[in-house]
Amino acid sequence: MCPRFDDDVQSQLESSRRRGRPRDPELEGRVLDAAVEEYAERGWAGLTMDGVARRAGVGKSTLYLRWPDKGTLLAAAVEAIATPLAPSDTGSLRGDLELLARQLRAWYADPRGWAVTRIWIDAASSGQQVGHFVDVVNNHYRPAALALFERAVERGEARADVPAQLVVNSIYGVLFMYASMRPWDEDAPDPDDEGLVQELVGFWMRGMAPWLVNGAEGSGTV
Amino acid sequence: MCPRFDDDVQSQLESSRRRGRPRDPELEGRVLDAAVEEYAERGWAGLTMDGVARRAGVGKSTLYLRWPDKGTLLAAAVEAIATPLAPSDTGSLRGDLELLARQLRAWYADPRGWAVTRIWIDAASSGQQVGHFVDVVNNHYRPAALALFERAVERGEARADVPAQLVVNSIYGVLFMYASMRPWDEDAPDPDDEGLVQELVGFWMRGMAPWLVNGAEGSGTV
Amino acid sequence: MCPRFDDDVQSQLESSRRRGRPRDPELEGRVLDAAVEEYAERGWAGLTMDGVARRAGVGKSTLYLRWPDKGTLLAAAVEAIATPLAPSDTGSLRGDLELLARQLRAWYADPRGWAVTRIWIDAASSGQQVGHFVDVVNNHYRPAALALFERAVERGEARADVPAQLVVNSIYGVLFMYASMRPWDEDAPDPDDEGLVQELVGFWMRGMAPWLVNGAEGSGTV
Amino acid sequence: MCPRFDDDVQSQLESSRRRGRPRDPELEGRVLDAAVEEYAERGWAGLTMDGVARRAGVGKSTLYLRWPDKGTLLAAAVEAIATPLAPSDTGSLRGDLELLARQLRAWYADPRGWAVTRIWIDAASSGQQVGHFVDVVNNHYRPAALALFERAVERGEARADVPAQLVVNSIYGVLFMYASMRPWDEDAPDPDDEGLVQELVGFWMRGMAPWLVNGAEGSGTV
DNA sequence: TTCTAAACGAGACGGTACGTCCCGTCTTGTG
DNA sequence: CACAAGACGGGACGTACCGTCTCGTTTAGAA
Repeated sequence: MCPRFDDDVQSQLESSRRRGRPRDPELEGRVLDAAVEEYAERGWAGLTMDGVARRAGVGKSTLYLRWPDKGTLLAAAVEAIATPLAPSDTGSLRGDLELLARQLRAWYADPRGWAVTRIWIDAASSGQQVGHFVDVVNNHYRPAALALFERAVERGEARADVPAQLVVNSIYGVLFMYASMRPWDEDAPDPDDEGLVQELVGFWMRGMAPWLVNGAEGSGTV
Repeated sequence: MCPRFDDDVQSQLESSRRRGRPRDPELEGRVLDAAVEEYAERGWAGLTMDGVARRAGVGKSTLYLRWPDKGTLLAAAVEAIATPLAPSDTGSLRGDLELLARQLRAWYADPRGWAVTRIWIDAASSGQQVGHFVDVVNNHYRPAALALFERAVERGEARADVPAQLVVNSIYGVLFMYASMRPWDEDAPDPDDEGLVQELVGFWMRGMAPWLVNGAEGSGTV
Repeated sequence: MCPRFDDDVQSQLESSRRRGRPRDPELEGRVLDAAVEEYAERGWAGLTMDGVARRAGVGKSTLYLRWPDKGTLLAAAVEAIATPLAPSDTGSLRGDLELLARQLRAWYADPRGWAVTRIWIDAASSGQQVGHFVDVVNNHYRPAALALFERAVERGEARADVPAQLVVNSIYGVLFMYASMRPWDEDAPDPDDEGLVQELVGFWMRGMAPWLVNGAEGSGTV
Repeated sequence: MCPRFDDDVQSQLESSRRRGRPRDPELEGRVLDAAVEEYAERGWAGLTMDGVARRAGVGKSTLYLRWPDKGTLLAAAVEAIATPLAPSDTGSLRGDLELLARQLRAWYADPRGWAVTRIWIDAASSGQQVGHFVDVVNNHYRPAALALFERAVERGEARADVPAQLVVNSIYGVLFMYASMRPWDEDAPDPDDEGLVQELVGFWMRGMAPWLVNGAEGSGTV
């Protein structure tokens, strides 16, 4: 039904080119851009397949030829948008964590970042067609965060059995909470506040102190 | 237009009973339950006013007589469902945190709890008519969690300036992450696992060690 | 599914008025008129449900609430349009036949008349949902034609066993042939030609001479 | 654009064979058969170019290479199907008429024959691109029927000025009426009934008695 | 008791978007 | 060049819901 997801790379290469008119390669980008623009302008409720088609200069049938429904189209658009977080090596675990925290709060502050999160939640709870979308999140975001700990182990800052998953979930989770409260709760701390970042990183470092080689980090004053 | 919101309590009491047939007192509960059940089963896209009306055995006009639109109805339903988590006093901060973590994972495992979370995300990202809905979450959940820290301060376990907000957000956030991954990531740790709870509580306790009166908790072995 | 056809008169009278908002009584006429106008302007290929809805100032759902599809709607429109042929009593069988022939060719010349015929043919060959439409043709047109012979029998012009069905079919059939050829075959006789009418009536009268009381009609000169 | 209609015979013969791959000669027949079969099964609304292409095992572009649109394809198919009725000489006008009537009712009973009739009606009412299609009907059917009268004149059975057109139209028309009623009107006479054929032929013979040389046919008993 | 006002069920209504289907055009690769 | 395959822009189809409306019915206090 949807060749896009069924085709294996093998068959594509095997027969050189499939018969019939090939798909317009630049069309997908045009549509995905149009979808994101429409979403940005009108929100989810105002996102219309006809609207996307019109903006992209495309027939509605072409949309449904490539994406089975509106949700999938938006997911694909979001996936195309979602550049993975890949905090560069700052030379220390603490520095890497600070960088990740700042990138993450920037990501959540971006409407597109929120859109990704929201679709991900919806997918998770609907339990349908999640397989593919889960990979997006898992493959794009998690490895980048885990790599940070691998570097720390290599550096000799942390023991190999550091509970990276737990810490990564804590990082994503707490920043998600701050971000979700921020838009409307005036009393909530501003995640842009550098002080908050420091506070958080300190909290995480102390939390995983037992696995850190230099145990001095984990205790003492704030 | 919508008596529910326009009427002041005064007039209700003053004239004892307004003329005409009084509102069916149990109808509201029936409708709200039906709304949450429909949402849990079908998601936001599949949530239908006709469906809610049918499930509740109610006319559609009655729905619109009480709630101006679908979003408002769902918000009211969530508010009614969202019973605050109020972990009882176990006698120690560590015990209270363990209890909160267990309650929280049970809440996320419950379809209704998860539904509340989804709606909250949706509301946060749509950025519309959230004002009222925010209060639901903030007023119902946060105080209960913060109370836990107040008790700890009273007991003398923690200093008064313990960053309760930060810890509470960490707790909610990390458990939310585990819950959202669980349905489809087979490798994800089971949040029902008591070991995970212990690990998490340890992580948190160490993280806030500087504010704990008995510093021994914060460092040392896992 | 379609109350319009399922309801028996009984239940309508029995419960006085069905529950819920009653159907707008003048809406049907508005829609049917709009359908015929659109058909007249744009032809079958250009007849659009949205177009009909817009012209009638009606929602598309209302159209589908009353008529299951485009064909049925047009059939209903045509039925509403199709005033039965009821040639008045001219005092003689020959006169009645002449009048019927003239009315019939006028009917076929009218686009609405053709539309009726065409839909009837389509219905006959598709073999679906014909039951109702057949009644339209059979009950509205045939009796009127047969009544003509009943009058002749009463007058004593014809014997009671005159093969009225055969003659009626001949009349409708031959005029249908002339009409169907006329638009594009320039050589075809003009059915408006009074001479043709006379020729035809003569042909029929002679054909049924054996059943006519005054046998002189049936033979002799043209 | 469409070689089939633009090419003159000259160029085809002149260059013996045009360059490139020659047209598959049996392809046209396969497509035309497929078109009529599809039409017979599904009707005009259900007749699909893709469907015809699939059934004929042919690419859609090939269809449009030979026929400019759906209507033209169907017309061509009908023309190919419509083998002229050519009742053989039975030796008498009465015998020829009986044979014609029997052939005609068989033709109408055949789904393909009925399909031709439907298409003809549709074409007549749409009033578009009929010019060519009219020739199909007029040239294929009418001459065959009129030849019957020419033979009668040659035999000396009928005068040369017999209104053959009128009688032919009567024959086609009345049998068409019987055929169109048959599928659903249980009370309608069965056109397979030999008695009906006799009755009809008698009716026609009496009708044209004035032009018959032996006037005895035209009057008397049934 | 009778009257009146409101709540309630049912469901018709105008509107809008959905996802499907088909047309006629186009762009490929293969014979 | 003909042909099969099939992507493409366009547009109508019939379905499903939204939020509004108009009914007839029910339930109570007010007259």
